[in-house]
Amino acid sequence: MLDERKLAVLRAIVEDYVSTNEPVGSKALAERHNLKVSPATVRNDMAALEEDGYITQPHTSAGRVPTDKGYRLFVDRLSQVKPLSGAERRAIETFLAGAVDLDDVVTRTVRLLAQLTRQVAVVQYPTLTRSTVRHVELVPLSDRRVMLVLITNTGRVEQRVVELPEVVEESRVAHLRAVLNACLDGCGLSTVPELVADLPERLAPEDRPTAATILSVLLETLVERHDEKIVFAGAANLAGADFSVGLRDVLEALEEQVVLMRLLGETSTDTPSALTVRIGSENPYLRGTSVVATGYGSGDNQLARLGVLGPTRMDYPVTMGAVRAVARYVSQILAAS
Amino acid sequence: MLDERKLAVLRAIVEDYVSTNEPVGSKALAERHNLKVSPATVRNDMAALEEDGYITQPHTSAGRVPTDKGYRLFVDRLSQVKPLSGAERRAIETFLAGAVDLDDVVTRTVRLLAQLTRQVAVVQYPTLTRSTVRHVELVPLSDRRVMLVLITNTGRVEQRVVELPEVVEESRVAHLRAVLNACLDGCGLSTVPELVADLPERLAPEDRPTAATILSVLLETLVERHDEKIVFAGAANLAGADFSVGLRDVLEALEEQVVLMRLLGETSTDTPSALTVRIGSENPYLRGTSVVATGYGSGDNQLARLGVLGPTRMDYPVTMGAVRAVARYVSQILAAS
DNA sequence: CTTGGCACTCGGGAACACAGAGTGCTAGAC
DNA sequence: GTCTAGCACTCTGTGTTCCCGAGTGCCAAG
Repeated sequence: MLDERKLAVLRAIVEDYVSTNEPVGSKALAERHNLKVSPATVRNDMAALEEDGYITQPHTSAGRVPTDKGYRLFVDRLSQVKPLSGAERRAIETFLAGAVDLDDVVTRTVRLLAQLTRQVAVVQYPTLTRSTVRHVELVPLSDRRVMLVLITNTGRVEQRVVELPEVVEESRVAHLRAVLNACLDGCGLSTVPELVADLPERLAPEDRPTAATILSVLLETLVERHDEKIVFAGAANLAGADFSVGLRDVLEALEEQVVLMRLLGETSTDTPSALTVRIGSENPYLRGTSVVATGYGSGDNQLARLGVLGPTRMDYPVTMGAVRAVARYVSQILAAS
Repeated sequence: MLDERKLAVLRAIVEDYVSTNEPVGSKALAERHNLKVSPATVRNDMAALEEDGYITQPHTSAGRVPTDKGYRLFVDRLSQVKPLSGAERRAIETFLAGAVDLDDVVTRTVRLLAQLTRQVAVVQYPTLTRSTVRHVELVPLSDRRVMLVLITNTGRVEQRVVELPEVVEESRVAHLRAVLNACLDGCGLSTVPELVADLPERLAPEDRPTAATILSVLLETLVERHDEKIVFAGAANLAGADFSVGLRDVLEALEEQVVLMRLLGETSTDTPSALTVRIGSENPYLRGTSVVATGYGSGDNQLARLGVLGPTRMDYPVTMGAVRAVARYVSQILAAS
């Protein structure tokens, strides 16, 4: 059904359309790509491709435009991920190397990715799941409030103010802190809930309500902040692009953490570093846009996801190359720190 | 030159134009606002106003549109800040009261302001200047790296990884931490530089290089992070609006901290809670947009700025009311915590 | 100073024609 | 059977023209 030449035609259509943003006709196609066949033959192939739903024409007597299905075939079988140039790689490396802490790594990454792809970049903060507790700090703010600070080995810091059920002296806070650190230091975050389960019982009765309050906030922090924080950059790149969905909807989605999270999608557990590409209507949350994403993180410490969002009409090979490269470099940086 | 009626005409033009987004003509004006004069008279006034540069006409034989100068006069002399409705106030209060930490306060504030004004909201993080040190923590990450965590009384947490010039044992880190806390606890952030100036000399010689490194990072943190962090929300509200400058430029400015900072402007030291309004070309950094901003923070603890950015054609009284109200509520919340 | 009247200007929409790109189809060539 | 050339057809987008109406500026009278 789809012989070699028809695939070549589809590839040519996608490439031309992506670069010119205009429906591509049979004549131009036969000329620009040396297909060694006449426009008429190309037209026949086009008719077949349209029959199968890979391309479509905006109106009778206009050129053809790839459908989502067409892009899908292109991405799966007709294109190769395009590696970055040496200059680009060096730029990435030096730019990311300058980061001073986790926040900075994430901020730099998302900006970098936006600039490289000229799309909107989205980066999820590394989750706490695989991290371990480096230190727990309790800082008295007033006699009924303490600040709980949780520092992990990945350099992440979580903070929460805890309202205490009763007035607590500083010495008792210090005691609790010591107990907490003795109990949790170096332990994986995922094991924290079980580790603290029986903690109140091991304390003096008068400390239990306070301890319980603090622990509940601690657990809340672990669960809620788990993998919620997501940042984006490069919204300015949306200005030129045209989506089938309104620009307003895209901007709204970007500011909605939950939607962003869904857009990035789940990391497949078996091949976490594989590139995920969702094209147009394949994406149930924001149609008319495409998302190229991947997991990142060091080795067995698969942490989070990053990617870019753009119009369906996107240069997939280049974008995929950039996303993959950035993910690798960030993973390296994180592994080193 | 500008008698009472001419001012009334200008006010009417601004109000009509803001609500309809269409150049307003003499006839419609004389009807809608009961000016008790004929269109011809209004025309004469309009001619005078145009002569003085308060209004202009897009083309011959079209209605008039306010100029930046016209909006300025309107804001300064012809309008009253419009207070929020009771329902809106209650909504603000409950929404802000749910915040769990400083990050959360800022995030909620910026979203709230964006929603209330239907513009882009911009909020600067409270600066550290007036804050005091609550606690300094040094957490060993490896034998040549420690994490420096600075906790302030406003609930802000700054963290930085410090690369040490030599291998340092944990006990020495603990010692340094104790010294640092003894020295800085409760002190104003602005006094930190002088307080630590002679600190290395008071330590054992072998501790001095390490201490110097850590202190330099600490000072860097204070200076660099001083008042740089700015967040925005409501970019989706830009979708409908039309700026004389391109949408792309606005989005780019929003992602550039430095530009945002300049847009918000300086807090005037004598009346920090005054509303600042910059209209169109008055704003050297991003022409074609208006900014309504104010300082916020509790009492003598004037901390930072917040505001909104929108098209020059903006409902100034309502926007000013919202900005002022939100600033007050946030100040309250911050004072209470 | 205000008002009614009047001639004038100009933008924007409707109607129209037209060139050009692109298509589908069919008949002939390889 | 597959490819090619030719041809008639169908659109969109663009340029032109025309006209309506909103709005103006000016003038003379109240």
